[in-house]
Amino acid sequence: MEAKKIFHDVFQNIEVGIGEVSKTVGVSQRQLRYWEEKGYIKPVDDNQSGVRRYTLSTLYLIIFIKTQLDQGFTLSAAFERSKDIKVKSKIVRNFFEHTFNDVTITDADKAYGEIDLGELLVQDGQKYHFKGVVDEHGRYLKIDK
DNA sequence: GTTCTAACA
DNA sequence: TGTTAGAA
Repeated sequence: MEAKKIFHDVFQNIEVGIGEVSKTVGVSQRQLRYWEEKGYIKPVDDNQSGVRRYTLSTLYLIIFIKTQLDQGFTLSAAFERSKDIKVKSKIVRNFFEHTFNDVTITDADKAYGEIDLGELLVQDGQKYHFKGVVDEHGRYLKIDK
């Protein structure tokens, strides 16, 4: 089986109970049930037990909402932001999966490097390489011949 | 001991 | 949202 699919299956099958989520994330069980009632989060539906279990992706959503709440946003605003982030993440992931060919490490300890974003063909027939650079100056774009 | 629903401070 | 009661 393809590694990507295995990861997806494993990721999707990891579940956590409401007690553990509550203790770990710092959100009360009451809140979790309320958020569910509001339609913001959804426990895995297959069990007949009536006991709530959350997938990892739901856990991440819960953590995101909690973080937004701590920063002063309302619950509904936090949820709207989560939808926004979800779409943006998907776009960014898609872009990078299909564009960067290689990452060159320039400093492993500081996590500095150059991301080759692909070739750029200009009118004069010259080929350039578009690079995303992360170093002591921050992050910026660079064009190499 | 944990989780659930419902109700009330 | 917190808390509590009574049941699973």
